[in-house]
Amino acid sequence: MTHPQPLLRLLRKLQATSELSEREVQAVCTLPINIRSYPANADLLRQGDQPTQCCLLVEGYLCQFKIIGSGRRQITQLHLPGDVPDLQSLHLPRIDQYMASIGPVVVGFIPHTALHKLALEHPGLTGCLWRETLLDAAILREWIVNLGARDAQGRIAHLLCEQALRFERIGGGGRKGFPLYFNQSQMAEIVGSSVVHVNRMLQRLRVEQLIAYGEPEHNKNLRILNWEGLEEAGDFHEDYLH
Amino acid sequence: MTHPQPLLRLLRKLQATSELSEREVQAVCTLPINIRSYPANADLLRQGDQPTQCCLLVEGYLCQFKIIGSGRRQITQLHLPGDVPDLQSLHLPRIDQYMASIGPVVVGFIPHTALHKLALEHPGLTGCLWRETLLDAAILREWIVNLGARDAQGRIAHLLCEQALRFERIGGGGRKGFPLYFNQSQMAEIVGSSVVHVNRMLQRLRVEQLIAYGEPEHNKNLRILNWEGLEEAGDFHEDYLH
DNA sequence: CGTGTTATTGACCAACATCAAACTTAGTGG
DNA sequence: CCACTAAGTTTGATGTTGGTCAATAACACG
Repeated sequence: MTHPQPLLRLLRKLQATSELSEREVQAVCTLPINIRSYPANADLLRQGDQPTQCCLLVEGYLCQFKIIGSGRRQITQLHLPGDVPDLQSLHLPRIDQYMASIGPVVVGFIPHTALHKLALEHPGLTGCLWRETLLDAAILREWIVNLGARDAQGRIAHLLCEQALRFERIGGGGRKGFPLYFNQSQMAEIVGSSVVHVNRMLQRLRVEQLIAYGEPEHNKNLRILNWEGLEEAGDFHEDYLH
Repeated sequence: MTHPQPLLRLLRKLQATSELSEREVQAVCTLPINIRSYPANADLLRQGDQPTQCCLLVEGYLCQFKIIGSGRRQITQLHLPGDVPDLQSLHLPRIDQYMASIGPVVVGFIPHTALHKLALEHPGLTGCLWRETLLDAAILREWIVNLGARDAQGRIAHLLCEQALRFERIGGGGRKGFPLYFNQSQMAEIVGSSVVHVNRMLQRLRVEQLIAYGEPEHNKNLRILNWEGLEEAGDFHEDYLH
């Protein structure tokens, strides 16, 4: 009821990169979908799961991560509304990482069978969905560069730039700022460093007048005070977001 | 002439994960392909390129990398014979990283048009190729974990385990060892640390009797003396390789 | 107004980078 | 076959980044 047409989110995303025919639009909008809500920090998928459906994020935020032997968590992907985080499960049956909510979420499950049928009947849509997984991969590559080649401050600046532009696409944020939906401890699990250090680097970005955060009057959004400066600090180039 | 049927490499790879019909096998084997050789350290693709063909690696080794503002290089992917490193260009026209040879290579170029036609006429093969890009993405995710959560020794051990198993699949190596086709400076660009430190960590792995390398009598292959030990040192779990 | 979570601070220490040099190996041309 | 060169590997010394531990402060929520 609060989500009259969750599939519109998916449709809009696909249309962002390709023209869809009337027939294809119809096919997407009539996909069977099963809406569900989860509280914060709920595991939606675990390593080894073999789901028979894909998950469309409708409201809220999801992350995917792995846990290594030492118990340390590394977040590998972040997802905003409209994403299908586990689209890969269509062709790789066994899940190799956790998927969990950050804050409360609303998701819609779409059966694999329906998606396979869609792909078979609409080859154009197959390419569209394939492209979505390739866009994810482009972000993964950039994260590798971020973790491997930049220092902590640069990693954080880069992450903030990326999130800003991803919000710009779906609305709700942009180069001026966006809702900071993860906390500093989660940010540390993204950029591969310690909470303490993340905190210090954020403060540095703040002293350098690049960002502002934690302001009750701005509803705790992260504000970007100097976009070009933040880009430079994070050596950020948006081309990888295609 | 020295490569009577380069497409067989691709075929064998696709068949490793899915049954192909006689018709599909025929379709793959009759793909148009244009063989070319390159010397060591040749750039096959640069950021911003918009290729009209995909590249099948027939002989030798390729890597993909990005260069950041400071001039530092970060290798994002490694490719062995049989891989199609730029399969993504089928749906993401603009290349966002460099692709270069490590040592001399032989590659075969397959036009996008032919691959699109193949996908249209053989939906099963579309899924097959899609899966290949998803397998790459699974490795990317694990590299993120490697860079973000493990220390230098662990990162190197993990990398060696991964390469061993990738060689095991295509032949030419395995859990006992494999050809060490990258040097320590390139290894540093993979694991995101300095050459000096890579060197010291390799020595540590050697003292711990996990590996041996640089032995002329073994043709400079990397030898793995203790597979379980190396797995443990790198916190390696092969499931992500599917 | 407690109580648990998150943010912040300081002190100390380990991992790793950087620099510079020596050494080893492989390849090249005479 | 040897001298020469370039590339790669190894070593030592030194400095910096960022981790860990522990305590305090600021919020958020019931």
